[in-house]
Amino acid sequence: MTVSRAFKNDGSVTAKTRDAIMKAVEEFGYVFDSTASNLRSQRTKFVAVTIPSINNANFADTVRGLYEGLGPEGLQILLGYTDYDVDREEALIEQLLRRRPEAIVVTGGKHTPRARRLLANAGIPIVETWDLPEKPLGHVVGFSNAAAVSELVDYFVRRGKTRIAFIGGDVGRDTRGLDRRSGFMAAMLRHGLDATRLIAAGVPPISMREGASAMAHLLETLPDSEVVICVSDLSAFGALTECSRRGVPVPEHMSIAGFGDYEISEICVPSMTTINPFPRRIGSEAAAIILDALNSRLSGSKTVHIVTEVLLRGSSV
Amino acid sequence: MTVSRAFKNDGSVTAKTRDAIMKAVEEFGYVFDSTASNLRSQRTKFVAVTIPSINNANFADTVRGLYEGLGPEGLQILLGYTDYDVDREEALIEQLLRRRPEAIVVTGGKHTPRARRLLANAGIPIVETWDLPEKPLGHVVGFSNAAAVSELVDYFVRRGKTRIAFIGGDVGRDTRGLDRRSGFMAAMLRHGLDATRLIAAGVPPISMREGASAMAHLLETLPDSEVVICVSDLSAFGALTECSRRGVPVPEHMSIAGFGDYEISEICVPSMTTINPFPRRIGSEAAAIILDALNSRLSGSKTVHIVTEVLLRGSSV
DNA sequence: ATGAAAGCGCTAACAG
DNA sequence: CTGTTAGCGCTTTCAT
Repeated sequence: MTVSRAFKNDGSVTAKTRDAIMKAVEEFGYVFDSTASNLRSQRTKFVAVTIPSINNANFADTVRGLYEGLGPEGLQILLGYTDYDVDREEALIEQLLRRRPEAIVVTGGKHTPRARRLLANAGIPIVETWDLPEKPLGHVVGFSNAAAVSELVDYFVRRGKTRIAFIGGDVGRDTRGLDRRSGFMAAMLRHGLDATRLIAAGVPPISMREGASAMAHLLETLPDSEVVICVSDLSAFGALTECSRRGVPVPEHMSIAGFGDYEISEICVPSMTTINPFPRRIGSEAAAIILDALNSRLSGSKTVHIVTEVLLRGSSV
Repeated sequence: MTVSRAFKNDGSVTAKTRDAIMKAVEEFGYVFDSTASNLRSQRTKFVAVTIPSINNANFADTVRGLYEGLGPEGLQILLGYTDYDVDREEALIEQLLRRRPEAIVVTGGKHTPRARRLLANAGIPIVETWDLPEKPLGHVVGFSNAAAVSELVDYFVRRGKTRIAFIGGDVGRDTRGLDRRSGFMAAMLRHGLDATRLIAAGVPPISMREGASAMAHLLETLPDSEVVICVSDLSAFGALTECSRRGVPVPEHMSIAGFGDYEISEICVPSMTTINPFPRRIGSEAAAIILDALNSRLSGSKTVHIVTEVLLRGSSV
């Protein structure tokens, strides 16, 4: 019991006793067993987090924001990735909930009915991110992917552009990519413009290489296009390189825009017009909500609306 | 007890009983409690993994290789990142070991003495990756960062280049970056060449932007340099963009090479000469070792030497 | 094929 | 400030 208290380090053990204990601990190589502590105290200090892909700088930034917010409070992240698939998400959520996390952060607002039920029954704070779900399960930290892209379309239309194309992934799976595509189409139709210049570049998430192929396809099939909006900066950069290889001057003959404000978009030549969704802030806001919820400083469900920012750079006129 | 067996699904429960149980489970929203199972069975199904940064495509690929190898066996990854700092690594390792993982994978072979002791006492399989430690703690899946860069220097020397520079991070912290720098210097000295064209670009890991600044610095201070080898593809790409902005033709006036075979290196214009360390394979080999060790199919410590590959592309002549 | 008893290593609650 | 008792929700072991 005294050892247990010494590890808690709440001042209820004499410094002398504590030192003696810690000396013995180092000597015998004792390592505190969280599994027993978790069971008895019914507190795991885990926060479950699901992201679509571990290999994506945007989601990595969100996870970093979460780590930075939760780590100092002793909360540890239990990370899983869904591969942009709601069925994998369901299986993952079930697996994670068995570990008894104290809160869970999921990406997006689309889930299978069973996943929704599992989450609702878990009795822990839930944060949905990177989206504004119609029927939130709990807290939300996100933005409208459709509205963000619409705003970009509006900008190009104000600049007098009419032949605007969209490069994205195949329909299915990636709901945020689909929302961006919907936002593009809605804005085009609202302006009375042709919303059919849509290039499907492959299974989401699409790569730089697929962005390049899509641009090649666009230049061959719809060579009079003036603007290309891409579902992400990575595909946008691929598209830019394809223009470079073909001698199509950017932005003079073709304006390009991406999404995400990845590091590459600021440094490539020309630099890339994009939308910054503040991925790290999404993580830190989610962390703040979780801490408030776990300390009962939060009543009801909170929605933090992230205001995205259009960054106009050299790739567009 | 019957419920416990039903969840194990090992055929020791009648199909009828099992179905009835599962129906009740869904009805009442019961979720299996791993924390209790872990304590009693002394098996957590956790594998702890430490990487320097979560926001790095190379390490993300290694983690993916681990997920793909371990996931199907029901093992879950407990991920933490060290920020390229051995003290943070020590604290992280201690935190992770408290969760009683069944194996641990760490990046690199440099650890604090206490971290080494903690790992050695943990009594679980240990895999060190991305390096060839002099005194391995257990299993190893890695390569010599120094030798890989040396090989690249040899190539440029064979091509008649003599004024070769190296862009890396400030000395300290990132040991793999330092090893690459050492490999550069050793090879230059071996060829009787000047090994002092070293640009320190900032705190590791250095970014695209820092790579660009470093190239600017190099062009101003050592404008006769013919070749620049960068500690990573990201800084190499930044360096490439700086040449582009300044109208320095690559590879005609300046050859550039990176490290890591990140996606960008294949698609940028010109494409980037680099070294592929097969990050995903590092993960899958580590996973295979862990599975073998946990099934006692492994006696002693195994070292898998990853053979890196020099990829000659358009950024160099 | 199912059940009963015991215990994994901690900590909440209470006692002194 | 330190100690005693009981129990967290499973699984191991043994019994039927």
